[in-house]
Amino acid sequence: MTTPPTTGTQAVDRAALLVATVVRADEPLTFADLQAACGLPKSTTSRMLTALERSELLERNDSGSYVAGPLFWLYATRHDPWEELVRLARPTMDRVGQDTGETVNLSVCRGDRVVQVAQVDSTYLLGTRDWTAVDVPAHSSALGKVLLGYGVVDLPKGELEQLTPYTITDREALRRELAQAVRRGWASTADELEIGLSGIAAPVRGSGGEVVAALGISGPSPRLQDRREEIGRKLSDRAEQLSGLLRRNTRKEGVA
Amino acid sequence: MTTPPTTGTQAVDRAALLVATVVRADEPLTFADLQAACGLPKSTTSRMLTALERSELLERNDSGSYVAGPLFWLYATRHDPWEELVRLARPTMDRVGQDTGETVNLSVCRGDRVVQVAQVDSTYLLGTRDWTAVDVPAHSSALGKVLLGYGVVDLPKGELEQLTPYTITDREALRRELAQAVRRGWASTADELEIGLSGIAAPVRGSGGEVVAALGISGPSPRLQDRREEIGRKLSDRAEQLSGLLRRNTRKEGVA
DNA sequence: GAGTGGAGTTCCACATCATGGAACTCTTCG
DNA sequence: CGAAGAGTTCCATGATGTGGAACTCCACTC
Repeated sequence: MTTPPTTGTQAVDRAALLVATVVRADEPLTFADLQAACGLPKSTTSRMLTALERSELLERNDSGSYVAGPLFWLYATRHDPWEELVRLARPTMDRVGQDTGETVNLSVCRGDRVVQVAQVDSTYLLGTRDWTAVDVPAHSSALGKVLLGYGVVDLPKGELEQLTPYTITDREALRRELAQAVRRGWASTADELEIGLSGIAAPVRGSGGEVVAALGISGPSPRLQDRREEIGRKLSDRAEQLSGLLRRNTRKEGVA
Repeated sequence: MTTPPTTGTQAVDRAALLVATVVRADEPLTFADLQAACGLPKSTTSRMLTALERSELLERNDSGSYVAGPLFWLYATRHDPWEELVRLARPTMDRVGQDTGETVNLSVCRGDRVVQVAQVDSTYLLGTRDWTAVDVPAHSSALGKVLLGYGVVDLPKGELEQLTPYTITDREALRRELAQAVRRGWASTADELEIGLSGIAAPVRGSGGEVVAALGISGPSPRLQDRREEIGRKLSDRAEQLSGLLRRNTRKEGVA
């Protein structure tokens, strides 16, 4: 890491390093943070940051820290990063829908939230409704538990929200629950998000083997009560099939 | 535009120009495209593109053309560009829901598609269902007509899909319809997407005055039939209020 | 299979352009 | 009011990026 084995690109490399540092950090970085992280002299850092800001690759927030610039925002308005995932997952989700008759969901982590990116509706009259983009605390849904268990999302700082008397709010109890879920390959909830609502979910792995999403179903607790094990295993299988698909079809790299 | 009034940043500026060109183009650009677009000598272009690729700011697709690199993708997985819009729009949408009782939707353009980014459900039993992220031809929905009318999305190349006998598939007729919608400030559809389904929508403007989204309702045609005018004007008002909010709250720049 | 042209990479002498230490300018805080 | 911190500007220096030309690698064509 002394001198890159390349030539004629010092300035560009350094500039790119600054941009990459900001984007990967995913939180505003101050001038000093950046200077330290990249190990560049003050004057160089200053000159480059100014140029990058002018070019819209970076931008300063109200407090003067650097964040990803308008070009990144523009890119995000035009590209759905989960498009491919959803496309590849659709057949699997349909099959799960046929298997169980329940509402099927695919969740990923966006920032520090769990979001639903695709859904197949229940065939029953009584079913979970438009779930997409609903913001639900991770520790209270099966999908969330999967993503938590594999470290795709982190628990929020403060108290864990108690949504029903059954919501697990004790961090230690939750840790055990998550560990178990990881061990057996699927997670479940019963009445923890809403009385009467149960969910079961399993991890989906990306091309690098890292967990990128959770595949799950949800429905009325009475209907799922006795099929937990069976559905859990089924989901786990289906999720693994999907993971196989992704391994073959996805772009080279995963998430940082 | 002869010489930028800045100094000591030629390399970075040029590199940034290459990246910006690729991101804004939003389609794979060949080496030659880039060289031409940026007016740089071959050797410089080559050296820089190699460096940018190494830094993950750019990436080459299968056919060797350049596209936005992994850093952009990473950013997109973490940030929802419509988060702010949805947050600001929520109260307005709720109000529209109360006004009309119908399903309320907020749509934007992602790439060349119209996507729903937020929804308030109908209070009626008979209502439009989970609509979010459903892919519907722009010319057959009111929301789509608004975005088409203001040039936020473009019509697809080939034949316009005929979904019902009432779908407008004649480009000239559609052009007139869109012009009228723009003139009066709202668009509507009746049985053009699905028999029995009607929709009404109005444009929402961003901080720069450009149309960035469409606010609309949809419901059974019989229920909307006679209230078209009234709801259209109401929606237009609400959308304008929302636009006012955005003007004050949104980041400096809009869309390219 | 030699011949041609287009597309992109590598080379290298040159001087332009980025470099970074130091001086300078604002703020902030004691 | 003085001192320290944070960031910008200056400028002499030479390392670094530059770009024309030569070169390589295809993909076609006759």
